[in-house]
Amino acid sequence: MIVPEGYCPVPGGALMTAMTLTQLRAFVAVARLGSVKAAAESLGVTEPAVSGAVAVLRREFGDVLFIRAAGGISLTAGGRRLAAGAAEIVGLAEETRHRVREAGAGTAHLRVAATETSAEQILPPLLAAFGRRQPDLDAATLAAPAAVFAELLQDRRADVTVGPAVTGHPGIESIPFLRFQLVVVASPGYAPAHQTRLVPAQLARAPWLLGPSGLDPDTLAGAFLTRLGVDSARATAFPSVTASLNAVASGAGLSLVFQHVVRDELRRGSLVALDVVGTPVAGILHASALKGDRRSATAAAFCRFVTTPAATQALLARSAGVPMSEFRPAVHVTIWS
Amino acid sequence: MIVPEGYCPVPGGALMTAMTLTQLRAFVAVARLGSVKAAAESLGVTEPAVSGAVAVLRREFGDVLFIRAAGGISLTAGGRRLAAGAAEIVGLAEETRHRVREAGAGTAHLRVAATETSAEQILPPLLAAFGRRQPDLDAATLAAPAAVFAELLQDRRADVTVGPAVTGHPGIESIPFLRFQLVVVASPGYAPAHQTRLVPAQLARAPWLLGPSGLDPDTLAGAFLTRLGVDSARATAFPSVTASLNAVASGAGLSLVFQHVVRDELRRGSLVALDVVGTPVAGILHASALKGDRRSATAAAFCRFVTTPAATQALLARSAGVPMSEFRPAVHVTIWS
DNA sequence: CGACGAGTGAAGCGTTTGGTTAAGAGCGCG
DNA sequence: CGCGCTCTTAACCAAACGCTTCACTCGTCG
Repeated sequence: MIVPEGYCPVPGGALMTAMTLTQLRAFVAVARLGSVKAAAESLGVTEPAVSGAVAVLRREFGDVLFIRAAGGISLTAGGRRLAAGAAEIVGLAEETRHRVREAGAGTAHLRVAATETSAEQILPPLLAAFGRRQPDLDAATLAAPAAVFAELLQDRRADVTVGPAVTGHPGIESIPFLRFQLVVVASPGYAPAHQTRLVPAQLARAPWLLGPSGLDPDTLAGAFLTRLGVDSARATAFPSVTASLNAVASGAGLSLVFQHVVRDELRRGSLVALDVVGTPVAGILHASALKGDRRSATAAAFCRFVTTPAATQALLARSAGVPMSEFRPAVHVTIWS
Repeated sequence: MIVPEGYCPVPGGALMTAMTLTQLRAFVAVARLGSVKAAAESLGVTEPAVSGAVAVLRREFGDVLFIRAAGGISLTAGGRRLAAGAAEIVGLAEETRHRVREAGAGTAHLRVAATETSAEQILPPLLAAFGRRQPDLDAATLAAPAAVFAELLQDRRADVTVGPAVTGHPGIESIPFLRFQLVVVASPGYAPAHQTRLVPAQLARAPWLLGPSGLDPDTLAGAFLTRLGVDSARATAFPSVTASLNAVASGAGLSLVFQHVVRDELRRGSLVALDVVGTPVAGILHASALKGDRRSATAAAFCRFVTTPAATQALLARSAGVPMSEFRPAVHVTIWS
C-alpha cells in the first residue's frame, strides 16, 4: 500500500472526526421518545441506523448513556448531560441554518454584549432609542463578563460591546460615550451611615448586596470592591441590580451603583450616598466594535449613535421600561473555557 | 449495478448529511482569525482543507459568507449569522463532550426551568435552601415560557420545572407545593387608586408595568391580564419584575404580582393593593418532573424537598439574595420552533 | 514587470458515515 | 414454554468527509 508522504488522517488534536450532528440527532430522538424504534420511525430510518449511531456515542464516551426501564428508558448521569447538550446543539444548528438562509432580508441585526449592570440599566433605554432611529431593528442583548468582550467580538458572537473599554486588541476600537460616577449607597437607617468619613477597613466587612456581576474585576465597580477587600464569600448576590438596591433600601446592607440610576431615590431620601474614601468613582462607558470593514453596518450606526445627544438623553431619563412588544430578555453568555 | 431493494440514502428530509461540525469549526477559525491560512495553521491542517470546508458551506447556503478586505475579511450578513451560530455550536459541542466525560463525578446536577417570575422571585431562595440539604449541588436556572415546560422535560433540557402545572402529558407528574395570591399594586399616589371597586374596562387601558414574561398566557398572571384586555402594545416591559415594581412605586402605573413578595411594601405603604374585581387571583405553584425511573435522583430529591416546611419557610422569608459564591444567573431558554 | 503570498481547484486517497438487510439476543407476557 | 416485540450485532455498500499534494489564479508590493 502506497501512502502519500505527509498523509495523516486524524493526526490527533486537529480537525478530528467525533460526535457528528447526525449521531446527536439520533440520540436526542431516542432520549425524547423513549425507544430506539420510535426514534427510528420519527427520523424516517431503520432501527439499526439509530442503534448504530448511539453505539458510536456509547463507545466514544465509555458510558451506556441509557438503559431500558419500565415504559421507556432511564438515562445515566452522562446520558442526561448528553441529551441536554445534544438537544441544544441540534436545535441551535437548525436555527442557525434557518437564520443564515433568512439573512439579508431587510431587518438589521445587532447583538450587543454588555456587563450585567449595563445590560440591565443602560441598554434597555439605549436600544429603545436606537430602535426609533433604525426602524426594523432586531436587537439582542448578551450579558457577559467584561473579560470576554474581545473574544466575543472576534468570534462574531457579538457585534458591539458596552461597558469598559476593550484594550490591547489592535482590531478593536472603543468609543467613550458616557461619563458615570459610582457611589456607595445605604438605607437612611443603616447604622454606620452619616457618621464621619468611612475608611476601607470598616467597609471590607460590611454586608455588600450586589447584582449578578457585582464583583467582576474587569469593571470599575468590581475592581473598587475587590481593592476594598470584598470577596464572593462576603457579598450577597441578587438576581438583578434593582433587586439588590431594594434590599439596600430596606436596610440590609450596602451597594455600589451608578449615581444617575439612583438619582431619584437619593433626592427622595429612600437611599443615601455614603461618604467613602475614593468615592464617587468616576469612569467612562465605552462602546466597542471591530474596526473598519469588519464591522457590520448596523454596528457602525450604533457606534455613531451612542455619542449623539439623543442617546445621552435617553440614558439619563432613566426609564428602564420599554414597550413590551419590542422587549427581548438579555441572554447570558456561556463562556467556553 | 445492483442496488438493495429499499435502499435510499438521503431520502429527502430524514437523517441527511449537511453542515458537519468540522466545517463549522473551520469557518469559525476563518472568521475569527481573518484568513484561511491562519485558520489552517491554527487547526493544524493545510489550507485547501479549510478552503474546502468553507466552500461546502458556501454552496449549501448560496452565500459567499465573507470576502477579503483590508487586513482581514469582511463577513456578509449571512456570514455574520453563521459565524455567531457556529461559534456557539462548536463551543457547546466541546463543552458537552467535556461534561459528559465528567459525569458521575460526585456533584449532583439539577437544571430547573421556571417562568421568568418564578426564576427571579421563587427559585433563588428555594435553590439556596435545597443546596443546604444537598451539599455539592450544581444547580442551574432556566427561564422559559410555561408553554414549553413539557418539551423541556421530555428533551431533558431541564430536570424539573417550577410554575404552572404541566398537564396533558402522561409521562410528567406535577406536584403542587405553594399557594399564592396575585394582587394588583400601584403607588399610593396613583390617581385611580383607593376609589371605588375597579372594573375591567378601567384597567384594560391602564399603564401596566411588567417583568419580562408579564403576559405569558400560560401563567395565571398572564391569563388574567389577557382576559382583562391588556396586550403587548399597551404594556411596558422591564428587565426584571423587581424593576417593574420600582417603577410602579414611583407612580408610573400598575402591576400584578405575588402578594407575599410585596408584603413588606404593602405594610410599609410604599405600594398599595387595588381593589379589583377578580383579585386576589389565587393559584398554586407546581414542581413538575418526569415520572419514575426517568427522573434523576436529584430531581426526585428536589420534588420531595419543595413540599417540606423548610422550603415553604425559605420562600416566605422573602430574601431574594444568595451568597455570591453560590450564585449563577438564570439562563434564558431559546425555543427552537 | 516579476515575484511572492494567499486562496481556490483538481485529483486522489483512506476512513467514516449513514444507511441498508438479515439474523440473533433479551425480555415480558399470555 | 413459546411468542412477539425491541434492541443489538454482523455483513455490506455507496457516498461523503477529511485529508493530502500539486497546479493555477489573482492581488499586491517591491
